[in-house]
Amino acid sequence: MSWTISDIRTFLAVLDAGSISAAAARADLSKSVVSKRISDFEAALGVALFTRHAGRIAPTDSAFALAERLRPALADLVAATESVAGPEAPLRGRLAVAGPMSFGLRHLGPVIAGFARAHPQLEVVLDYDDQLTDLGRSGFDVALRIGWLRDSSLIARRLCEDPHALVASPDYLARHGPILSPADLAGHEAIGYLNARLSEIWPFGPEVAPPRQGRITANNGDAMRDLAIGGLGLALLPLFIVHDALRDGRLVRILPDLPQRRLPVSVVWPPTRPMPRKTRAFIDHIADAFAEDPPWQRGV
Amino acid sequence: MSWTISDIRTFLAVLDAGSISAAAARADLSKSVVSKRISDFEAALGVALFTRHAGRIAPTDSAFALAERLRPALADLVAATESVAGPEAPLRGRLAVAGPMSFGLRHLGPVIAGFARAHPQLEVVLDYDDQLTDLGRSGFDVALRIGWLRDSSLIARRLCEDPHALVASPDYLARHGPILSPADLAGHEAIGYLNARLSEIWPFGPEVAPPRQGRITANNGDAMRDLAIGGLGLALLPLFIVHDALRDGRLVRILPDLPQRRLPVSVVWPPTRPMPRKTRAFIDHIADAFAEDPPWQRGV
DNA sequence: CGCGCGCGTTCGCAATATCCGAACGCGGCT
DNA sequence: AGCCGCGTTCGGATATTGCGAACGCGCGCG
Repeated sequence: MSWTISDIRTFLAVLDAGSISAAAARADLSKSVVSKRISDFEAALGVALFTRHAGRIAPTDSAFALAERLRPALADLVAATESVAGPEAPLRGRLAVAGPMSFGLRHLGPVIAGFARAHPQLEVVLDYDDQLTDLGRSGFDVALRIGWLRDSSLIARRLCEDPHALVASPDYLARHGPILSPADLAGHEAIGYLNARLSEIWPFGPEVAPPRQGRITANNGDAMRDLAIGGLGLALLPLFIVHDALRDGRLVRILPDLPQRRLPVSVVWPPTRPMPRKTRAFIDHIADAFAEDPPWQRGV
Repeated sequence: MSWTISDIRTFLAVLDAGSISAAAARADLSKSVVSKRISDFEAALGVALFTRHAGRIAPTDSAFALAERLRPALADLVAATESVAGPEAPLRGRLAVAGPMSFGLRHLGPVIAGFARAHPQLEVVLDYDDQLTDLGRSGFDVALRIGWLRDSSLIARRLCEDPHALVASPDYLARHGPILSPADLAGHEAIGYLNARLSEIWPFGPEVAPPRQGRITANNGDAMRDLAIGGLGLALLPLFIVHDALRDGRLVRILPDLPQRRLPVSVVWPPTRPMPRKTRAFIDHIADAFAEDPPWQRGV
């Protein structure tokens, strides 16, 4: 019994998704197909990749070790098959784009729709996930990132800058006291962001101490905005998320004149040589799209 | 339409074999299957890999470029899947062994049969071909080589040494005159070896000039021996090929006391890291098998 | 403590893909 | 001119794949 590319892709998908059911849902396959592919793959390799207990699976150490080698090998294979078409040949294959949820939903849709229309034979996959930290996960070609980059192994191109706003609801300030200077921040709590510590994304410089992180956290910017509107604390959020709430008064800006370092919005990709044509095309496309200031920055 | 591992393997096989019919024969598939896989692969990639004319195919430049990238990528994928089994797991997968035709037929059969019996889940492929020069051709894991190695990118382990004999038939010597000293060689012709120039494998050192290469050449040692027996010239051949013909007088040794550098017999493999377990196991096995002098060297 | 839930596995069945052999057209060789 | 070997195409048989239902398991909740 031998393995197939589908077996490998399915294995990596299950590892990423954490369960057969989730991987099946993502791949639009039935659970039985995914389950069988995993079993067949294990039989072909002669090793258990997952342990089974009470209708749950857990990856083995072998699974992680195998994935570590399969991902680049599969990427090379795919890159090889996609490299062979001439420069004028239509783009084909599969381009996976990752990005933050709120940013993606708001600003990437039309841009990527335009790109997909321009390349009808290219399969485009969007995966919006605020927790995304590892471009090495199976199948991603490019990612959008907000903030200063931690992973220096990736190549980055800055698209624009994203100012943040420290906000609170009027109700919150009425109950907890106004904030008239940076020193006043110490007496307040901020709604936490599950995927990054406040100090990591604090844009006002080290001389302004951030408020302490409160007992409320969320893993999504829109959720944090809603919690802030509900009066549960201060929130440091991208302007594009709070723009409307600021305009209609549900939130107010805290210390709006404080100078800040704007957070960059970048597209990043792994340093594959030669660069796949589809990756080049996408990066050029999105750079063009962001060449002028985004709408949420006009008038602020 | 997407491609499969079978498509890739079939493409590389056709490139190696030079025709769909030959590749089909080698793979024990029908011509129509191989033809369809090539067509499907071309459709999936959106590029022509072969040109067709009057029932013949020829590879395009794209085919060579693609193969150059697919071979290592496929090898990485296979290595990854084979790396995952623990050290005590039975060897599985596919081990391809290349070697010279005559040597392989005579001396490798029992050795490799023993190895195959010890590892019942491992598929073993033997490819005896005197012209084999490129271990990079698809699918070879190890090769046996006779002679000094040209390709320093391979790792070699010497198994034994292989003396050669310069021989001729009594009839040839009766017609062309005896050879009493090295200087007499100049007046004679040697049957050529299609895969190596005589000067490349001449074991008697530069101070002994080889005879000139004649109009008769062959690509196989046994064929050269038979041509020598037929009186068509001198032949420089491994002892294991001419051993029996020397014993029964059909050939006689020329200048048998001339000191020579024995040609090494080595097993070679590419420097893959980590070394596949199957490759390690095979090399150890064949080194053990050749640890004592081979039978054709006893009594000479 | 009992029930409902979500998970993964297995099985039978239908749909799809794969493989084979025959037939055909092409150009080269005798 | 006829034969040969090549690659392509097609219809049919076979094998594989994918699906949904049913089941057993342990966990969490009331």
